[in-house]
Amino acid sequence: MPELPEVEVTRQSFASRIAGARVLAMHMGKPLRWPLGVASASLLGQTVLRVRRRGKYLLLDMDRGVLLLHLGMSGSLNFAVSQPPAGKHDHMDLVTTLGVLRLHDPRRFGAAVWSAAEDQEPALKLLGKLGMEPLTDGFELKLFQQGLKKRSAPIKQVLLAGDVVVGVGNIYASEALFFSGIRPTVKAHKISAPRVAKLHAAIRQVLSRAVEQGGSSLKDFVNAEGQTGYFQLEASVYGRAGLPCRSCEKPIQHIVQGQRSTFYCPVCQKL
DNA sequence: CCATATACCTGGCAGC
DNA sequence: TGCTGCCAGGTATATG
Repeated sequence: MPELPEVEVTRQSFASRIAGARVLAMHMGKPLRWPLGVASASLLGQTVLRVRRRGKYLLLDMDRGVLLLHLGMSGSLNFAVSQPPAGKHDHMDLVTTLGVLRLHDPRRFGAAVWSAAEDQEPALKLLGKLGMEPLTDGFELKLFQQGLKKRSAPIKQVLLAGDVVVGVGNIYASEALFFSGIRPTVKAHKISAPRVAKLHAAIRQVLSRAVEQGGSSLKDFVNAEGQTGYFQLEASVYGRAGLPCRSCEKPIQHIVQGQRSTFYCPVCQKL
């Protein structure tokens, strides 16, 4: 379900409400992508200090470690004072003094993983190779240029890989490349400096706008308050194969790169 | 080191 | 109505 904006909107929707909560119980359902890694009982009595985000991971800082949550392709979180009985696709309940944080994830590509510290295993393995955060000052143009210079893979796939910049998923990759006029198939290191600058700005703009709009792109996105119905940001190219480009009217093209769908305008995205 | 393919799992939808 | 095949927001891991 989520690219960076959806994860960030989810974080914002419950971070302040869960802060200070003490864990009363932890229930795990069907297996997720990885096991929790500790007995769920070991979380009892710990306090949720705050909720951060790194890439598409959410980090719940607690007294004796950090609980990493990932929403995979189909996950969503809900935080409420009480929850109805767990349904078929509810695979984690973190019961606290302030409410129950529930992970709903039909495809179970998501995960809840305990780590004693962010710089120890297993957190280190999951977070250690992540690229720059696109919505922070650390996302410097110069560093972005250096990152792309080392890569000969198509730019679309380099963006998705997440080791140069995090958070750009399959939808926003196509969108950002459209706004910067770059063809998704171009090798990353062959993009001119001015184009890289455009892409850098486009990534920030597309992601931050989506965050402002409450997590735009996904049909069935809900934040942790259960609010849906945002969905205001219309895609420029994603999912629009054959439809007229919003800028030049020519039909949007659909191709497959690394087993993922890519959409672009053959006229507006020359190189 | 880098690029690419594979695997994980379920549900929705188009087509017959 | 029901079946089949294809598609879907991610990413660690294996393979070349």
